[in-house]
Amino acid sequence: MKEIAKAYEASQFEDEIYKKWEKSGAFSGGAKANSKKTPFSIMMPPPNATGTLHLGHATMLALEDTMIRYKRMAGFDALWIPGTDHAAIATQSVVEKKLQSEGIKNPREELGREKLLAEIRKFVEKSQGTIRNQVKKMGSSCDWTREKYTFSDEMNESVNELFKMMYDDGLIYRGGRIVNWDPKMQTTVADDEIEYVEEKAEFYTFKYGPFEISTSRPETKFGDKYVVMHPDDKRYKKFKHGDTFECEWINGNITATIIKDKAVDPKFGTGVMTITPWHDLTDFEISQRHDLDKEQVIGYDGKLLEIAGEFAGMKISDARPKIVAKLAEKGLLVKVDENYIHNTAKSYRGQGQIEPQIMEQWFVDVNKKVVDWKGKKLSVKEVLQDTVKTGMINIIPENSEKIYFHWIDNLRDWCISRQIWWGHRIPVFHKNGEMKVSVTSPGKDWEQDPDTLDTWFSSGLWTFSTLGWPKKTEDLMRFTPSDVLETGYDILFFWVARMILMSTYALRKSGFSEEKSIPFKNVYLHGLIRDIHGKKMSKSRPETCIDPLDMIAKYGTDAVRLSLMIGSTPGNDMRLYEEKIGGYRNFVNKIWNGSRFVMMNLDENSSLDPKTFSRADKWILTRLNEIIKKVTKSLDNYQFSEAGTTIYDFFWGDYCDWYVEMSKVKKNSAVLKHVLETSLKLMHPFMPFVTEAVWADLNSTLLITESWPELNKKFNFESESEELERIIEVVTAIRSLRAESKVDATKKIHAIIYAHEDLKLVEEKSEIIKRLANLGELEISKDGEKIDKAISTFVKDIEIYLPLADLIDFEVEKIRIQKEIENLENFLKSLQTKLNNPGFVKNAKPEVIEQEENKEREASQKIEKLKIQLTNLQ
RNA sequence: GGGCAAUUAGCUCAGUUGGUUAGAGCGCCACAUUGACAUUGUGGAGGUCACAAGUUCGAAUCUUGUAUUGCCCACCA
Repeated sequence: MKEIAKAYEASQFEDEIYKKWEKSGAFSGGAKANSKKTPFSIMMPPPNATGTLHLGHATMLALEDTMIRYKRMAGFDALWIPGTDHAAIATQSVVEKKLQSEGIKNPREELGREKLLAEIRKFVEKSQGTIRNQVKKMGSSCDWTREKYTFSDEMNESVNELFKMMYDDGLIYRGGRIVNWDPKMQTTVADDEIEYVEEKAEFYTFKYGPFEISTSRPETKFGDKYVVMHPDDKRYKKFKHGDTFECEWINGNITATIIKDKAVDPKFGTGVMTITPWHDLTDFEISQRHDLDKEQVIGYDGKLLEIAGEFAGMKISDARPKIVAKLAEKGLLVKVDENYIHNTAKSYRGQGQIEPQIMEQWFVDVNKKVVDWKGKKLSVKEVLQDTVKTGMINIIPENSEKIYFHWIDNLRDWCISRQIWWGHRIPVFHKNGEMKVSVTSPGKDWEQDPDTLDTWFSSGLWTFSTLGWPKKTEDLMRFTPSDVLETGYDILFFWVARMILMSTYALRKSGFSEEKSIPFKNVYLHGLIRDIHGKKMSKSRPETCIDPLDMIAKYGTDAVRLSLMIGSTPGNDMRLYEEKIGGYRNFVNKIWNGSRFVMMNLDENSSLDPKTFSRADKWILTRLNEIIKKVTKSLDNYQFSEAGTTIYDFFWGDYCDWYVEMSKVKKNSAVLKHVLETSLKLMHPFMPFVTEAVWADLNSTLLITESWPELNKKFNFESESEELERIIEVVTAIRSLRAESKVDATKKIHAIIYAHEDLKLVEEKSEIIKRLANLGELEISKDGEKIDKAISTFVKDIEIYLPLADLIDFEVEKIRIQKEIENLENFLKSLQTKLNNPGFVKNAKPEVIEQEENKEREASQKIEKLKIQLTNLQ
């Protein structure tokens, strides 16, 4: 006989159970050939191979594992492909910092490309192992035999292949454009990867010929020789477009040209500005429109160039005050506003100050119509819109779709080249000014472009490259499109939209139908996890951070999973705090202890025979059917919080607190076991470890491969349970009465109910009552006599309340019926109004009208019935 | 400036087609506890469902407006 632990120690079970699952092959969905089951697949959003698992990952893993386990039990070939992401900029930045802390001041110069890449590779390999273990810690039932990495050789092949396809289609082009240059990381940064930080800065107004112009960036103004104003601005009517004038400027005289352009806001400042096309997007666009000269002022290293004259070679921060001083000396400084608030652009990754620059970069043209889509040629932008608009892809929560469309409307060409080393190298080769795009190197004397691709370019292929594309593998044919993409709403644009773009383009090109070329059918966006004050958890404030691994060590994986899923609805942020996890740990323990108790009370001879069912048995079985229905429906509708709460309430409130307690008086072992087993199945997707641990003591099979419970029609005893519900109502009334009269006798209320209903049926019970009534006073002082504990407690209450119960019963029933009649009559009235409305009759579908008529009939029948009941009572 | 949301008990949050008396967990108060479980049980207090108007027999739920909070996008020299 095993020693029975008082509490469930998660750490003693979890690793062992995970190994058992892995060994059983349960994770490899659809691995069997010729499977007739319906496929269900999820590609895990790959965590960065840089660090450790955070709460965002934990949430994602918990939700996806719940879906996968549910579908697996429900008879699908459930495939969940795990992987890691090389996260180009983030990883290189981390490793460079690490090397710097080890004394290598400038890793890129000192080590060179190959050696630095080797360092990064070494680092990634190590942290991949860490991530893998942490994913396992969460209980993730993903198929490790199909694990993928965004920077593997196969992935590289897929990326190169796609690049070439897009290039050949003219979708990828090279051009000089304003890009967001990060002088710190020496690379470009995508628009989406920029954060604007509000800063107080000095805002200068200078004299510029006959005008006054304002700027917060005097250091860019050296080359400014165009002065721009709105064409309709009356103040400057006398100046004509194209007019020139001489004026004194920073380094001597210049010739300025007047340009009229609508981009200027006449209400801002003086309504006049000078432009710096090389370092500002708006200015660049103006200069493109009027075909103006563009001059570089700031170098890629963030220092001023020759054009700055005496200031050349200086850093911006050093040069700015000196330039202002010089202009002031010349009498050109009009005023300084020191409280000017403006937004400065910072890199989302490295927090470096962004300096717009014109550079030759690679772009994806989002407006070129090259995709064969439903009989037309569409641009990738149009396909992005169509997939969601037509419901081919369903985004949860629904309102995210609006955000998605809004983003697409503002979408510009996507700059895909990056000047860092860690990442997929652009498959472009150069030889003596010649250029060739090729999947593999065209020859020894060809040199590959030094730039790499934006990490989202390769991540965009994730859903189909993980299945083997461009090879038409069995997996690709079977599992595309995947069923759900589950991720945080913060990367809807970064990633989700790009996957749709890449997948539809690549798979249409490979001959897949429109329906088969989308990356996924559903997108489920979870919210961000915040701390108890609703603040974002950030690494810079470690006290706000909750480490999922610490929590797992302390409370167990199941508790962590539940606390991340319950109370979280799609698209909404959720606050997490340790007490919440502790609460769910208590639930895990409740399952363990409840199950222990049931196991100790099992009777092997008992069988599930409706003839032996007491009312309590019928009630719990009916309830169980309701719960199966509700949990299944919630899971099918991605309502994980709802499903989790439902089963939590049922197991703790109905099963443990009511039914198991009742069974201490009178038990049906078979029902006890049946309900426990079914509950374990229902709970398994949410809390796989504890349910599997308990299951192991009940059965020799593995719970993970058991099938999902179905409704058992034989166990629907609604008419009987209705009666029981009524008794519960009576007892509720007793409770409130007891509170009023302050009778100081509390006992488990379910015992009363049980006795109450059974007293009418079982004569032996009244024997017991009599016996105890003979004792006279039933009030027993705390240190009083010892009487038979097995019966005394509940009988005491019954003795006191039973006479009252009948009275209350009568009154409660009367009020209840009256109220119900009233409600039904109102309901009926509203139905009749609706049915008499000619507009409704004319426009509604016939089946809707029929439905309403049925409702009407049912309601009036019920009213009749209730009225008879009421008369009988009076 | 444009857009998206949120506002329900002291705290954190559910509440999906409008329907009996608005729920849970935590916290608080009282009581119980030789029990499978103090990681427990029972009961209680605590809500003008942000505010206002409207639709309806009936509104936390639908409409409009107001307030507050949060987020996203764009960005002006």
